Amino acid sequence: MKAGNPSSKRKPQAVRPPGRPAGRTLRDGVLADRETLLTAAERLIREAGTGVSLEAIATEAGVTKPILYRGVGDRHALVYALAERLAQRMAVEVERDVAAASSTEDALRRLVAGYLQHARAERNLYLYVTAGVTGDGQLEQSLLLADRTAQQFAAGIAAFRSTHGADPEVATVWSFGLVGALHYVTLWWLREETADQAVVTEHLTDLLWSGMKLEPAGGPKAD
Amino acid sequence: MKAGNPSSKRKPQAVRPPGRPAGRTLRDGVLADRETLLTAAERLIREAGTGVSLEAIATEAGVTKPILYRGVGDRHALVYALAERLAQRMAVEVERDVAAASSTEDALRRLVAGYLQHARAERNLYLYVTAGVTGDGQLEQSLLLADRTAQQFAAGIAAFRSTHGADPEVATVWSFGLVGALHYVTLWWLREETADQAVVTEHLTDLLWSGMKLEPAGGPKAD
DNA sequence: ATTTTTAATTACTCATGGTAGATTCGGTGG
DNA sequence: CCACCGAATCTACCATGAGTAATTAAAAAT
Repeated sequence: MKAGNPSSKRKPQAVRPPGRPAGRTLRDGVLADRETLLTAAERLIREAGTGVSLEAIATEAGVTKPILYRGVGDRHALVYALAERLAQRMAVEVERDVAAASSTEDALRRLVAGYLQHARAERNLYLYVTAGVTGDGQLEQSLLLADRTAQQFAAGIAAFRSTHGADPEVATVWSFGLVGALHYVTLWWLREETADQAVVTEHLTDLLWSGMKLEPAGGPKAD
Repeated sequence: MKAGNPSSKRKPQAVRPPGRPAGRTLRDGVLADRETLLTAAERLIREAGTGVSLEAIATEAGVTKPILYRGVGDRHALVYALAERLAQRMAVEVERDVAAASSTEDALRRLVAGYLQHARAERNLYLYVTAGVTGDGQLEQSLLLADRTAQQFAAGIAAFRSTHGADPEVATVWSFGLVGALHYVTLWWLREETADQAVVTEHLTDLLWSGMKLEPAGGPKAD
């Protein structure tokens, strides 16, 4: 049509292949919704590891970078969104297991086991999300998954401890401590392929439950 | 040894005079030893934050990038070296406090308090070192400081628990759990400027000592 | 049918990690 | 004494990736 005359083009040096049209093609932003983009990101990270670029993610989603940016924001926002989704899924699955617990200690054990299990199942995604971002928002980033997870614990712990007269801030501290312990043991466990999950679960549960107390009520059961 | 003479710091100019030299000038790799480079890196990170580039670090040290690479290796190696130094310093200071403890629980409390204290004093450096590196060596990186710190705990815990017949792997798991809890609570505390260090210390100590046990020996002491 | 608006692609800028090639200095042999 | 060679260093470059403009085509409006 009218675009056949490039004489007034301002970029004469940029020659693009004749068969490759620039600009708007089909696919009118219909399947570029946030959910689709995030799902594609998860898919690629799962199979290609944590080193994927935003461009690669966009390509995986069948879109280009600006579309990805419009849909989910910058890298920080992407990691945040993925963290929320992963935390949500983990929470649902873990809570289902925890619901069947026979005691509070058993609930903790199921929580630990479920966390380890899910982290390994989603290894790459878990690492991608917890890796954080080096830079300014780093502090925020590191606490991203922790915040999300800790909120859930906080409510439980607060309720759990409310009958004992503890001040509410203890719930927050304990939540982050719990998440940190879980996370670091998980990282170690993901690295050490040899350690048995059941044993690790038992030890970590033991730590969190009875602490370093010299004389636990029932004696140390880890052996 | 470190007859450091940083007063004669030399900044590379962007433009060089016509007959004037690229290539070798004076300074025959004498003050570009590893220690000097690492110290300069620490200095810059402390004052400029965690977002400093390797080029900036090299400039701070009065050298150029290749010299920095020859001295300490790539970014990964730099972070690793800084982590070791920081962990070493923290360990020394904390252990001095712990040595004066009146009981095992008091030792743990002093450990927690010292960790928090030092982390805040070295805030930027602590964040830089614990941030890790996104990419392939990510898992290694995340566990960097943890490894270093956990080894020290492991020995103590192993000895501590050996009289109770626990298997040795429990020491490792507990170490990483302990470090993870410390780290995440520290991150949270560094973000929340409001929380009082003494209170946080008490809560975290409480968690690690008596765990989530329903009935701690003396009731909750967080008041 | 022509113009305007919208939305997508391309292509760029900028910053940074890492490296190679150019360049000079200091010693050593002729 | 002079030239050359090895060693060490600086400049300049490459590669990659985040983020954003400039460009272009399709769809809606007139």
